Amino acid sequence: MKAQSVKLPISTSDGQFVARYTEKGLAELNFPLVGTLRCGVRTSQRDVPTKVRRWHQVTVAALKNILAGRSPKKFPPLDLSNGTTFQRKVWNALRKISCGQTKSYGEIARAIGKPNAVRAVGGACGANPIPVLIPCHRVLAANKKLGGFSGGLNWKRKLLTREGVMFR
DNA sequence: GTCACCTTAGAAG
DNA sequence: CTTCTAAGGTGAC
Repeated sequence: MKAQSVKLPISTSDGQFVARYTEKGLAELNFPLVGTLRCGVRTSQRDVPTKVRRWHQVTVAALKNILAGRSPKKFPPLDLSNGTTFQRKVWNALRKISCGQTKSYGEIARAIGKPNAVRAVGGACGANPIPVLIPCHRVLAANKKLGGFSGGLNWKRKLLTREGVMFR
């Protein structure tokens, strides 16, 4: 039995994001699609449960706030059940980084009690199913270097710049 | 068991 | 300043 999920589009000035919801909440958020990845995305909300539509409204508002460099006042429930225990610890730590602030991978590692798992933290960030809402882009390398970003370094630069963060 | 990673501290040029 | 190495935890195969 596979978990039921619904994909809904989010139009922003940066393109169309896609949110995926399960029975538990927001499970995934994708950057604007480039190719033919839009299969399964609902174009109408007609058959979408009321519960999900309500979450979606919150998600859209939160996403647009962050894209504009502001802190969202409200988050939708997140379904992180597909992540490992370690990954959930990392993602939870990431959510504590507020707008305009940054941390290093090493700081995250220490925050979750695994001071040497710096590289693993990077891996967990890369596996983050909900970029932007879980601010993996606010994590820089130890020497304030940009580091990497699976979703594309251009996004990381753009988001940080809008939040007024300086990096090299 | 192997290998790839969104790392880091330290050594060397 | 720069590039290079080794060590390192976790996850996917």
